[in-house]
Amino acid sequence: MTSGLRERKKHATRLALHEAALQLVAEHGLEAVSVDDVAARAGVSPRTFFNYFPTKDDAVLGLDPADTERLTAGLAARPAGESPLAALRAVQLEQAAAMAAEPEGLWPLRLRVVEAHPVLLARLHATFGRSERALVEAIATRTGTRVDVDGYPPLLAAVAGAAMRTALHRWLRSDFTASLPRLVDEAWDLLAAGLPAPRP
Amino acid sequence: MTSGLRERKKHATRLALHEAALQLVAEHGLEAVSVDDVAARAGVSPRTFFNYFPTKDDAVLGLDPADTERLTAGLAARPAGESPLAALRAVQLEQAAAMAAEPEGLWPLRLRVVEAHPVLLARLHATFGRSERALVEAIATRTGTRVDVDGYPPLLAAVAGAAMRTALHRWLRSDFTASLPRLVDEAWDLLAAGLPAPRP
DNA sequence: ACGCAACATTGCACGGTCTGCAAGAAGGTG
DNA sequence: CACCTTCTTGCAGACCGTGCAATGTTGCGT
Repeated sequence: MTSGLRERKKHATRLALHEAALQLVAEHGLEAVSVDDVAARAGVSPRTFFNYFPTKDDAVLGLDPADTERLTAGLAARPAGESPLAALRAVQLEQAAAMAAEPEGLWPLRLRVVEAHPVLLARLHATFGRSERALVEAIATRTGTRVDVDGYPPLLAAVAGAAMRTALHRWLRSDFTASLPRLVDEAWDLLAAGLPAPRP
Repeated sequence: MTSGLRERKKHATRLALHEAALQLVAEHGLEAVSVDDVAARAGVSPRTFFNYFPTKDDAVLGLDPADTERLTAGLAARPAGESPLAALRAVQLEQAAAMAAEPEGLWPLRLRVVEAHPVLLARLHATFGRSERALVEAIATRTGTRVDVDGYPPLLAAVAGAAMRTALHRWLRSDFTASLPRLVDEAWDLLAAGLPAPRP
């Protein structure tokens, strides 16, 4: 951990901007909150806002680009003998546990805000999409197939995203009383079984 | 077909704006093209642009909201005995055939532009996401499960989106020489088999 | 053919987003 | 303390997107 005063301050400012944006939007709605409002609450100038986030929406979501690295790193750390499906599932379970355990429950608030403002959903999907591209590479090396020829890696990456998004959505629907890792597990059970029609 | 002069004109203007936006962006890039440019090429005032599309990005993609209806309508038209998986697969095959057969090859151009400007990908996913929500309902009625309780409908809808997006991506990668319906088929084959690891 | 009602187009004004630039403040280093 | 690097800030400006009111066009009944 490089913990100079500078880095700590930057991190603090970034978090302050994110929390300010998230809370203000949760309270007043997306369009009722301007960048100036967010900057004011975070105690920086409006111009500084854009040194940390390229758009207002990004500040509301406050997603860390490092998450993508952590995802692929986690995948690379799985034993080589594991099937791609099992490895990806295990990584997502860790990820889900981490999200559910986050202090101050930022994820519930984030998901509620996204639910209320579908515009943000686009940006969220875009972020997931960036992770997906990285995943495609990681899966391809694991299966030893070439991305250009084989359709398996991109499909599996896309499906993994679908599993996580579905679990997050159900988590929200349960008012965050359900266990997120369990929901992820259930999704992968269905996927591994070939999505058989359920019994009513 | 209600074909009053008024409706035909509106449709023509909408298409003109879409094609203008798509071609200009394909040629000069997304940020180099302003709404004024698009309106000028389409022969309308800048203000009129916003009577047809809420944002510049939407004009570039030019997606028809009616596509979603067609999707769910197609699903409802499938025989009731069919499994959700099979029904969805069949509907997507029709959809894929229609997209590949579109005159003037708008889809290839659209996909190339989206590839070059990932920002648009976000909006595209969002549109697919809107279709997904409608799909969730349609699947739920078909399987007779309640959306709040069962995780199957949202998962299947999300996975369907993943299948289509993967197929489109591979189509683009093949420079549109591959058969889009065939790519869709392959994706569903893998899904129905539970995503087994491929043989290298 | 005429005139009226509905609707589409347009210009104008305005608030908000986001960027480039240059001056100044604060952290880091010898 | 002197110096360099990095972060912050204000300012100017292009572009986006919306509400409103004026103007033009279409459709329809008479």
